[in-house]
Amino acid sequence: MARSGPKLTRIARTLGVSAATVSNALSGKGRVSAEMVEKIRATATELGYVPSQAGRALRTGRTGVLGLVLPDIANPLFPQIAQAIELAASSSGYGVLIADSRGDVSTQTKAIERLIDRDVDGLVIVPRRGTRIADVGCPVAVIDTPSTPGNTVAADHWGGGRQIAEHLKALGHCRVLIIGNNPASNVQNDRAGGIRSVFGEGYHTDTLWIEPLEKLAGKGCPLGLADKVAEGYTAFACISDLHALRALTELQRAGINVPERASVTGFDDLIWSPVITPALTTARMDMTEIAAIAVAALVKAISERDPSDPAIGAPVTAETSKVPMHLVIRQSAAAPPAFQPVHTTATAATSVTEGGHQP
Amino acid sequence: MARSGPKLTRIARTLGVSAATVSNALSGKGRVSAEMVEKIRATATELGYVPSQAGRALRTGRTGVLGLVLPDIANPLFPQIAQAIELAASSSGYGVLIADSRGDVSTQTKAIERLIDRDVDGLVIVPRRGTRIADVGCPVAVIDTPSTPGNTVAADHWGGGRQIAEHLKALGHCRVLIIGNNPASNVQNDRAGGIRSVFGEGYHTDTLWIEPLEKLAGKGCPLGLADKVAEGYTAFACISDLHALRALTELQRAGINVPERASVTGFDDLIWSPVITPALTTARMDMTEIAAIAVAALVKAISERDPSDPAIGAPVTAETSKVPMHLVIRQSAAAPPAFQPVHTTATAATSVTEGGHQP
DNA sequence: ATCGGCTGATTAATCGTTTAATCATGCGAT
DNA sequence: ATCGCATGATTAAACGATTAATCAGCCGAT
Repeated sequence: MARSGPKLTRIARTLGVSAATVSNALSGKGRVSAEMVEKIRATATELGYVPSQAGRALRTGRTGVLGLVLPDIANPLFPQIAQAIELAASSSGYGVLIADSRGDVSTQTKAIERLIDRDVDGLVIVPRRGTRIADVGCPVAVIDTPSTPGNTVAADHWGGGRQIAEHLKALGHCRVLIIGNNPASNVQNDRAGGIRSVFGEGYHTDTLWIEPLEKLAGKGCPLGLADKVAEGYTAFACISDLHALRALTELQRAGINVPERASVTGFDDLIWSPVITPALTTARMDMTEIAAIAVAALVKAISERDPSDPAIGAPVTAETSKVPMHLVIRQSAAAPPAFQPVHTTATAATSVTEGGHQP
Repeated sequence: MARSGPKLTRIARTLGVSAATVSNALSGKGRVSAEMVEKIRATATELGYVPSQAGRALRTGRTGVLGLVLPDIANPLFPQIAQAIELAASSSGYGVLIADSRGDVSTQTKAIERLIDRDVDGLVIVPRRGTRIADVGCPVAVIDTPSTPGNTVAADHWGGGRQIAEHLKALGHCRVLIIGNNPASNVQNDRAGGIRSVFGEGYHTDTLWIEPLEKLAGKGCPLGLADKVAEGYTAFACISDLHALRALTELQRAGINVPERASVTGFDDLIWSPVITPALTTARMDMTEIAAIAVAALVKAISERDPSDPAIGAPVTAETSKVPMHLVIRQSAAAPPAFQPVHTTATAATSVTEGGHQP
């Protein structure tokens, strides 16, 4: 845009020095006397000097912009992620360019290309369900899950699953149903795996994947949770707060009180989780931390990189690649009903009290 | 970034012409013979030429980047907005730089400055609760609500309110409680106003603002909706699906079936609305349309602008500034109970019916 | 034959910053 | 006195695209 502000030469002229000296003083690179540096700094701030990114970019080959690729932008986590990344990036002096790829893989590739064409210095990618990131021409930070090869940094989803499960176990639950969306997602698998790993001998878990179910029964179909309660399940450990919400409302609608008759837990601490009734017990990622690590790794890779090299785009690595999740205990999970159904078949179905439910 | 691709001069050298000719041919500006244009186009695509934004920006003063400012980034609408703006912008050849301002007004100002410093060509701002946008140095498109002075384009929130209200009225509701967050928001006020305008003589509406209530009773406090039902309210028209969700779960938890005993409606058709039970009846904005108009207006203003002028930043205007909302009818709103409770105290709590409900 | 006008291309300057190379100067050591 | 050296600053060349100004032909008209 029309840089209304003063340029380097303006400052130089004001002080009667050369532009190079000003540049050196401001960047602290060349040899400039301390007093000169002081004077230049002063007039620079006084005049409100802001360096032209365009000029700098042209010369250095660095734009100071990172690209953020969220393949599944409808994801309710998006605000959290975008906010965290933007904060981390701007703290490091970077801007964030977003690209959307409406779930589609080919659109994702095109979106990435658009960012590359805009000369981003690096890319933060939250891949869609185990998508392998093609070799792009710049450093890439991948935020997926620690078990994914090529992952840069992510929440400890497995550990989060364990925390949720430990909580449910301590409350006395023995039969828990895990509810996820799609087993092809690494994140979802890790969360589910973490949960399962806690319930060993004498416990029972099963997993309900929504997407395959909806393929048959249609979008937004009932999950049949009242039947599951009748079968003796006392807890529903959902892989995302979105599923938890779906489960919770379905149970409530069927007249099954949460958490008295059935417990529900989620993941991610999404926006609505604290304000619904009962408020959701969930496991939260430390997005701020994750974003900070991802951006730091990216910035390091960028600064170490020779701007004119053959440009390989392997994912960057960070010192810490696994950030613990935090258990947020609210009201949606409690001890199971005192009269605990046997671990066998469904005779408990009779005890379904009032409340309409249609399969 | 290291532009690995070929530069203008590379193409020029390949064809034995000057760089200027190549530039002219590609932009269609100077005088170049038709056949030359053809040849240049061909080799350009063949070599995979992508112009350097930095070089172009430096010369033209245009970066081809728009800034998107979402003052309340935690807003669950964010994905919709960001997606729509990004789509519209990239269709016009623009990139989208995001800036967050965690609700804080001073942070918002700083965020805008950061974008300006990065030489964005224009700004799309979804202002926080009636914030007045200070004069920035570039064209600005404001997406708020049609009644706000300086608004560029927005959904017809008032009209959306009317649609919701007409729907409830047609179903037979006479006493409806409007639930909003904060009356300082122009959007919320318009939605509420639209609803009220439909219920005239013989009807009753009241409004519950959550934020003031939470100031007293704490975050996530109960809204006391069971009492409202006892008072004879049969419908809860929420200003956002987030509030609708809160209302719905609170009612369900109190054993009040939705929609048999009380109807609940929302706004925005947020991610969870179709999948909860009962699915939410709501009014949706046409974000794609709104974004398209906003970006088009911005692009027009940018192209008409002299990049070196004194740069005033008054909001741009569009031909259409009001985009109709769409009513999405699902299951959360139905006819009120036949036996309408008297407008007095709470004895109705006993008459919990039972049984399924099929629309 | 010369000039004017048109076409299609080239030259060269410019945007603002960085940075390698160069230069002037003063000072201590031989 | 001179050489070497460190210091503090300047020069000038890039980066890649755009664009005003210029130029070489060529054709038709005076």
